[in-house]
Amino acid sequence: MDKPEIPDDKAKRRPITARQLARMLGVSQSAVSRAFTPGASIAPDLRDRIKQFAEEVDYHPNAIASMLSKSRTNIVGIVVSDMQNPFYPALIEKLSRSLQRIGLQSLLFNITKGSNLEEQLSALRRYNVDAVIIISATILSGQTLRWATEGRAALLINRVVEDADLSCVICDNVAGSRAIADHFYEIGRRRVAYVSGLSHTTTNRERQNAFVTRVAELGMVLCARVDAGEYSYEAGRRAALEIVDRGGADAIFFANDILAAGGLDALREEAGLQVPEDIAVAGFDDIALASWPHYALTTFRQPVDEIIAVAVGMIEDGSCYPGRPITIKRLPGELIVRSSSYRMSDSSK
Amino acid sequence: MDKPEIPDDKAKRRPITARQLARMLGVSQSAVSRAFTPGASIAPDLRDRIKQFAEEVDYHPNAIASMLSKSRTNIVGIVVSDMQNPFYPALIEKLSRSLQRIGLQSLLFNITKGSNLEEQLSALRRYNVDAVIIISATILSGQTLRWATEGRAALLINRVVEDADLSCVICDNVAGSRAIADHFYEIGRRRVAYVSGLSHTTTNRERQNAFVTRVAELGMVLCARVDAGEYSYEAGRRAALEIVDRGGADAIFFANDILAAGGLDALREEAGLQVPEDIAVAGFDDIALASWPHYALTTFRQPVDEIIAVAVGMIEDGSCYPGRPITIKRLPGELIVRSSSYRMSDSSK
DNA sequence: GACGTCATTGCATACGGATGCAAGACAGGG
DNA sequence: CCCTGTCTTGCATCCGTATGCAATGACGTC
Repeated sequence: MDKPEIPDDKAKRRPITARQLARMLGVSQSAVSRAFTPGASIAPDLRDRIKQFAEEVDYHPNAIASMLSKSRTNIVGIVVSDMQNPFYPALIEKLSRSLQRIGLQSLLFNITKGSNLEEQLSALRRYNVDAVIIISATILSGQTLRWATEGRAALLINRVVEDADLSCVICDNVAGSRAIADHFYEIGRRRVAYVSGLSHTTTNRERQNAFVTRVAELGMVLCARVDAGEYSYEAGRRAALEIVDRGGADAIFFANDILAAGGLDALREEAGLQVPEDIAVAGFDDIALASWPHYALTTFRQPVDEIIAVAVGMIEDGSCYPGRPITIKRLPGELIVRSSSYRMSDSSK
Repeated sequence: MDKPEIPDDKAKRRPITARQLARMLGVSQSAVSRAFTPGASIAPDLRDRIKQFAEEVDYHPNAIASMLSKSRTNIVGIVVSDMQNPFYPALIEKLSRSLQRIGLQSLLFNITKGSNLEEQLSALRRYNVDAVIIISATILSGQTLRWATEGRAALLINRVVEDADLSCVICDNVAGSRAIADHFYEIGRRRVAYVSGLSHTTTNRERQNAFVTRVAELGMVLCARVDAGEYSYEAGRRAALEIVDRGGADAIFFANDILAAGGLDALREEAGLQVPEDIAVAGFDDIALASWPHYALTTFRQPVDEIIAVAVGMIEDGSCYPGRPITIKRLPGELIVRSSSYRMSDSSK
């Protein structure tokens, strides 16, 4: 553990410090600090002189030292666990970009089911991140979450954890699932099925309950409800085949797009069914793949940009800092009808 | 910019420090520091006593302060730009996991084509990351790279930049592309086409040159070479249709799997061709989608785990620190034959 | 019993920048 | 010309941990 990982060759010269810069310029270190602090009390021409000279000698303020004295890191910890579903990488990418835009860096915490969470999350505390954004609450208990985020801004995206007193930003799963049910009804389907991913996640529970309820309200028959066990293509495939085996369904709502993709392929290529003629398929999320012509997946689009905007906004304005009342933002999504459920009767070109 | 982002409510009590802990325990702050430093000179029972008490009062060493005094952050900057291709999120996830396993955190730098790179990358220097792993060299010049990584360990994954004096770990694109060419030859194809993503990237150049060269060696005809302009499904789709328009090809090698997926769907569903009977398709990477039954994509599998292992190893043993001779590791991949190019003549079940 | 060795421990200071406070500079008003 | 208020600037200290060095004590040896 104590290898000479950093070779102390001649090449190991430290970067220039504010003090050195100050001495060279005949000013105080405070002046240098102020030159790089927006809004600090310093004469404009002095600031310019310092900044210009800094450029010449390639001085960059040391962020670590700044963190220490300001007790502010400008780092947001992003806790993720399930990167199989393309929805999350896409979300994370946009999120980190938005954070960067307001001067925040993203420190990735990739938690694994197997290993000990405490140890992984203790880094969250030691690194003194300003805020924590949890994108995967799948395997985190409210207690763990409370501990990990204690004393700092925290915020869940796309998950709700009841006993954790955390604010969250989430797509309106209920409206989405009801919209799918309504859509199935409108296109004449009456015998529907639901495929869940991980049945205990809040997203799944919300989607499932809302869908099942609406299906009943509309007088449709729920002829199958399959728990795929995970959010993957393969799981969707198996679930679809199981539903076909049981027979009778004329529409399937998959808890997310990646499941739906697997299901769709299985229905067409393994079960030999026509989609949407024999059976309609819908997913949730509207990931990139959903718009590919091959899938043309009817789905409920999560308002990713809005989710991110709201989340970043909450971090920026401090409304998710401890002590503030927690808020749960449910953002509306949009039903996207494609030919996996309903083929427009237009020219087939 | 100076909003009271961190509310200084009563809730804002600072966490306990090593000094406080020390005072409570009647020992010196050094002792506390040593208790948490593996290999430090301290009596085992004192260490235990301190650690136990620390647990009781919920003391966690402040990593920021530690970074400052050790000039070591245990943070690796990961520079990425193109997250459209699922290959990269998958890579990043595994990479960050591996880094975490040896106590390194991943700070994400998501660079965007449009905005000014200098500003984005200056964070790399200010944050004093111990090492930089660049997964996207697409839009970075050697000069920029040299500047951004100056004085710290740096390493390119899946890219080579000639004028940057950086070590890199990369899949053997040449062997891979030759293997694809050989495979096309073996299955009887003689009129092949190549589809590039971004033509100026080194991966593309390597793959293209190797493929074209091998095609010539084998006496096959290269009847089309299309630059798709980006690595996307849609680009692959367009490229495939263009090749069909020109006519004559009986096999297409796409520079990566996501292009191939788009191409494959277009060939089957828009051009009405049989794959692989009329035209064989191959990609590169072996992303998850390639193994989906619908695509069953013949591809050259990048040895992702090995790439990561080697990269992490180089960071761990310091062999990519400045001053060390740069090394270029080319790791062998594996040709994966699936039915997009060659259908096993087995029972169709 | 004296001395060398080694393991522990504390002291003091370094790491690089931020900031409260006071001093100096300067302008305007009386 | 003095007084007061505003703007700049430097000084000193702080942020929390790491670590070289010296001091202390324990132990073994001859």
